[in-house]
Amino acid sequence: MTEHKSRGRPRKFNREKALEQIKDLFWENGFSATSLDDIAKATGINRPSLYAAFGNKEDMYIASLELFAKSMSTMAEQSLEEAPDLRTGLINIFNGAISIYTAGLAVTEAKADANPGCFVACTAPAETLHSAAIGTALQKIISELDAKFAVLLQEDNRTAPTIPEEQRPLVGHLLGILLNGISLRARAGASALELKRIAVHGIDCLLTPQHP
Amino acid sequence: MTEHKSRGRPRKFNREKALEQIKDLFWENGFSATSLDDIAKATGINRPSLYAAFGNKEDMYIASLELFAKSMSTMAEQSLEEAPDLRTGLINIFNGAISIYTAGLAVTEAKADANPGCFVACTAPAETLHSAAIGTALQKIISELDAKFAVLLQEDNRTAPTIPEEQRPLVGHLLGILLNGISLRARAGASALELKRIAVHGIDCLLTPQHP
DNA sequence: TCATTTATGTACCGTTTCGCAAATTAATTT
DNA sequence: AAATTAATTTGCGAAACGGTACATAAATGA
Repeated sequence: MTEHKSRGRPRKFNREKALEQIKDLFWENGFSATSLDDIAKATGINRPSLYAAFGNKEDMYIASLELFAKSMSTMAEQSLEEAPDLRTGLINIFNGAISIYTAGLAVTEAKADANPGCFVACTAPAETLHSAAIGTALQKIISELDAKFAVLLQEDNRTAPTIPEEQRPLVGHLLGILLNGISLRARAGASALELKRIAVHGIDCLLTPQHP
Repeated sequence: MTEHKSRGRPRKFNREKALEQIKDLFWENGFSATSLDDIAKATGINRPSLYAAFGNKEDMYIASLELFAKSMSTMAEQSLEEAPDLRTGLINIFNGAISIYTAGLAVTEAKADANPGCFVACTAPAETLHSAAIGTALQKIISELDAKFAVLLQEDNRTAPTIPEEQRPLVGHLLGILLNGISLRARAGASALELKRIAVHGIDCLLTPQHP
């Protein structure tokens, strides 16, 4: 359905599909350990075409980060629609995330048993000190994650005893921290079942109001 | 004071000091983005001598991980000795960790303002899917961290209303997750003050018993 | 003194890295 | 059909990569 009124030679590959493959490659090996030759081989696109379509390696990586964050965000919104209250909504989000964190990556058959964890939290931090662009991208994605949790607490009118209003941003950060920490454990080998138990207990702790 | 009854030519450098420098380099740029030339230049040791003393690059990295984990562990034990109760002990540990996570790395003057975060949690996960040795090293360090928190909860007889016994391993995991998540936020640019506030609230949430 | 042992310094190996220049191919526009 | 526009292919290139051979230097043991 892609109408190409463009003048010259049409592109041989699907840009979105290629970016999806690139994201999976970076997800598996991180930024520095993934070469452009790896990407070219996996996508079937030569390096010059990759440069023309996506820019340099850093651009490809940051675009992959944002694609991943966006897909996780839509997954979270879908998890919320089905939930009757805040608690089960959060549990749905965490369960959905954990399922992704503990699913085999399609790109490499040999490592299908290893957990990929969160693409952002597990591969971006290593690069922040020598790539300012990746650093700001990470910062942005994380702050948006925390903010979304805080807004969720703010907007919730379904549960009777919610968290005190002044604590909500703080608890938003803590929910983001919980999610990132869980994703790290996933990449380190923890099972989905174990992580889901941990998530439920963590959510319950965070939703319990603190008196002082 | 190092008595060298060893036969051949004595070593020109201090092995522990060199490993400390190697650790700081890996801490800054991660495993893949740190070259042996970088290490040779920073330590003043030639590559053949590095290989003779530490093995290959992966060996150096894993030794650095373990050195870091050990130093964090001793820091934690010192933080506990000064604490009158469990809660302040945990707060001391987290404050000590946050101070390290938000301190400038000595090795590169130019990046003195950037936060290094946790060496293990911020650089090792990126490598786990293509280096099994790094994966198991990460797994071991994380499980030991969680277990230490769980033992801490188990052994604590100072506080009156503690956590139910069957929940203690779970809360141990959650404390480890909290610490790792905080270190990620540090590397992403969060301030020490902000993180310490988050840590206190997180600890209070986790120390509040859950009824079901 | 001389053999032995260990560390160091230089120099190099083959491979891989990112990025690009030039030529080719395939489409649209006139 | 000719001109134009854009994507692909090939292949280059200079640098960096991890790792090692080899000769030299500095200690000990006999």
